[in-house]
Amino acid sequence: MKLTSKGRYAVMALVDLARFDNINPVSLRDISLRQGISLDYLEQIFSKLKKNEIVKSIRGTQGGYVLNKNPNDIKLTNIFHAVDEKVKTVQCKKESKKGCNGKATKCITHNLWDELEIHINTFFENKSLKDLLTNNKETRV
Amino acid sequence: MKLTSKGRYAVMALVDLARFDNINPVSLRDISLRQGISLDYLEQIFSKLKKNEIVKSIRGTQGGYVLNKNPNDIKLTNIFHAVDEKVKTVQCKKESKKGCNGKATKCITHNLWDELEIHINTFFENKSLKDLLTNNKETRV
DNA sequence: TCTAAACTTGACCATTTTAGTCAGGTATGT
DNA sequence: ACATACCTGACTAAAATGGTCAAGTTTAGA
Repeated sequence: MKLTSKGRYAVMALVDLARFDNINPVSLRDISLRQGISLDYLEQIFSKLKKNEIVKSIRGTQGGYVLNKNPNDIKLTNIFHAVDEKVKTVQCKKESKKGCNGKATKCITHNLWDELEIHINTFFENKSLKDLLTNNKETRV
Repeated sequence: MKLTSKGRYAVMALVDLARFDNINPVSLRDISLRQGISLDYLEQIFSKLKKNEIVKSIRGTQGGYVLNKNPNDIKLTNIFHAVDEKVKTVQCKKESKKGCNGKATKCITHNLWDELEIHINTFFENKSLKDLLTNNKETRV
């Protein structure tokens, strides 16, 4: 299962973006400074977000990024999928004709992981960027 | 987030164990052969399961492992915890006095990960080894 | 009592993934 | 024209993963 900093950064950056892009495009530099994420790394992440049509880019001076959809329509599933965070619990090779063990059977626990995957994905499908904006203001420790 | 082969192997091995330990202790060698998991690796895993009192060991010829509890009382949470599969989504340092960013605030998405963690853990707390035994027989592909 | 089966422990390691950095671009508003 | 900001691909140090290897100890049974 992969769920690492890259996905977290993507979400953080998009929440940041969603807050400011009403006025102007938001530069990665600003996000970098506000969120404490390396600029170079952000560029990699936004390249993928753009390919997946979650953000639009505006080049040149005063350029930056803006959301390409309504925050309510950007689900966490979309974000993670875009940055290759695979919510995949184990590598039971589904596509292969053989089972997970190289035998002709599914491994004992196969169904369990399927269930878990559904459980987690449901969570992400029901959460949108908007939910994060309204419920999760940056709070003091 | 960590949820890898080690946890999967642990669950597979315990399901295997639960099926056979009514009669005799089950040797790791047998589990290794049946489940296709390296014997040496199983030893590492069972060492941890034993420390966490999930299994008992019986040394010597005809020895092996047996469950230390009723399958109904062994929740997946216990198993994952035992083998250090941390169902922890991101490294927001909770214990530190500082926030996740090194700033004095929680990061924007902090609550999200907390929610997710609870969501996943709930799943695992409600699943016992017994559930796997009854619902998930090894099935043909 | 001897021996083989099975547990026990700890060191070691190749590969892959992660979380970036670096070095060069290209586009465009002013 | 030039500074700002996007764009792209190569590279890499460190950590995690998924093991292997070696050298034991314990004990049932012949």
